[in-house]
Amino acid sequence: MHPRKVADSTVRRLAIYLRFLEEFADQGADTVSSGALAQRAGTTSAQVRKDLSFFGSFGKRGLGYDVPALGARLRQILGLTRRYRVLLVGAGRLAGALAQYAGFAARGFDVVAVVDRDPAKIGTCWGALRVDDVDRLEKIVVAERVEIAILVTPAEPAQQLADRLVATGITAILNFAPVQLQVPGVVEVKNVNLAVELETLSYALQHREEN
Amino acid sequence: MHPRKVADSTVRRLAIYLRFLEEFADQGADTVSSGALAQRAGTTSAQVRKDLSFFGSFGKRGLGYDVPALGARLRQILGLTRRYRVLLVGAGRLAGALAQYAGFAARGFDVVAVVDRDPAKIGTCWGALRVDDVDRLEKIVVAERVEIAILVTPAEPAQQLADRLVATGITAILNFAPVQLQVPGVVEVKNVNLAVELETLSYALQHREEN
DNA sequence: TCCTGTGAATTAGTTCACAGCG
DNA sequence: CGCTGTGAACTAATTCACAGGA
Repeated sequence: MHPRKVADSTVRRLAIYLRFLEEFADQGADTVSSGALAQRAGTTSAQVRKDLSFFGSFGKRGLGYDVPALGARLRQILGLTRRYRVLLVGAGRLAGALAQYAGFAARGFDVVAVVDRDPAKIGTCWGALRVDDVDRLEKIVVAERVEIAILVTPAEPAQQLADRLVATGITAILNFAPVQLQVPGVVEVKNVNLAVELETLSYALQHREEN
Repeated sequence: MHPRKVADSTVRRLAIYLRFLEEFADQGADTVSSGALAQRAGTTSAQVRKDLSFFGSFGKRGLGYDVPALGARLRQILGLTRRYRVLLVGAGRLAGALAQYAGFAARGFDVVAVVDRDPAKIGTCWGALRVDDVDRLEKIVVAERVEIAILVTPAEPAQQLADRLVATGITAILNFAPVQLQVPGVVEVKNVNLAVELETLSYALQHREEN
C-alpha cells in the first residue's frame, strides 16, 4: 500500500492530479480515465496509472476511475484529510502574499502566526494576524501548535532560524531563502527559489536558437 | 560546448552554483573546488564536475576553479549577461511581491509593466510602475519590448492570457496559475505551484512514521 | 471493446573510480 | 599529491506493450 520510497516527482504529480480531479468533480463527471487526467496534467496515461499504482489499484478496467473516490484517496495519500498549522518566518511582501494565498487555506494549510525581526513590522496586523517578534518564535511554535514553518527571509539569517525551528521540534520547513539548509534527517525541507525559475527560462531562451 | 540537451535538473543546479560562487567571490576566494561548491549546494563533487563538464572544462587539476572566471562562464551559460524585460500579468499580492523582489533585479530581470483586469487596481502605482488594463496587454508587450511574462492569475483566465501572450510573440512564460498551459513548442513555460510544495511536505509528514 | 495494472524495455540521471594534468 | 574530467557502472524514472477484468 505504502511503498518504501516514492519519487518526489510522483508525489508532485499526485497533487496535480488531485487539482484536476476536483475540477472534473465540479463539472459533475463521475468517472475519469487516466488519459483524460494525463491530458490536463500534461503527462501520459501510462504515467498516471503508474503513479497511482504505487498506492494500490483504484480504477475499473474499461471504465476509468471513480472521481470522488480517487479524490478522497489522493487526499488521504497526500495527508490532506486534516488541517495544518503554519508559521511564517519573515513578514516581507512575499510572506504577505503567502499569508493571504487562498490556495493554501483551500488545501488545509492555515497560517496561524507571523514573526519578523523588524520593529517597524512587529505589531502590525495582517487581517486577523498580528506580526510577532521573532524573539518569541519558540513560544509561538508551542502556543500555536505549529507543525510547518515557511521561511521567507533573506539568505543570511535562514540557517540560524532553521536551527531554532528544529530545536522547537518543527519537522517540516518550506524554504524560500536561497540557501541549502543543514537540518537533521527527520526534518523535511522543500526549497523554492523563484530566481532559479527565471534563470532556467533565460537559459532556455539563450540556447533555443542553437539547436 | 553546448550539448543538444541538458537536463533541467542540471540547469537548476548551475543557477545554484552561481549563487554560491558569488558568495565565495564576496569572501575574496579566488579558487574553489567542486567539493566546496557541492557542500554549499547540497550535492556531490562528482555532480558538480559532471554538470560543468556539459559546457566545457574550466577547472585546473589539483587546484579547482577560478571563482570569477567560472562565475562569468555560468552567467554566460545561463543567459545572464544581459537584462530581460518582464511583464507581470495579474496584480495581486503575489505579483506585488514579485515586482519588488530584489532577487529578480539582481539577476537582470526587470519588471517593466503590470496588467490586471480589476478596475480598482488599474491606475494604482507600485513604486515606479503603474498597473495597466489587461486589455492593453498586446500594446504593452510591443511598446515595452517585453521578453518574459509572469502569469500570476487564478486558473480560469490563465490559458486565454497565455494564448494572447503567445500571439504577441512572447516565448517565455513563468506560470504561477495551477493549470498546464497549452502552448506551441517554441514557447518555454516554467510552472511554479506553491500549494503543491506544501502538499509534498504534508505527504512527507504523513508517511514518515510508516518506514 | 475499453481502459486499467504492471512487468519489461528503454531512457535519463547520478555516482563511481581512475587516468591524467598542474 | 590534489583535484578535474569523464567513460563506465549503476540507479532511478519513464514509456512500452499487453494480459486481463469490467
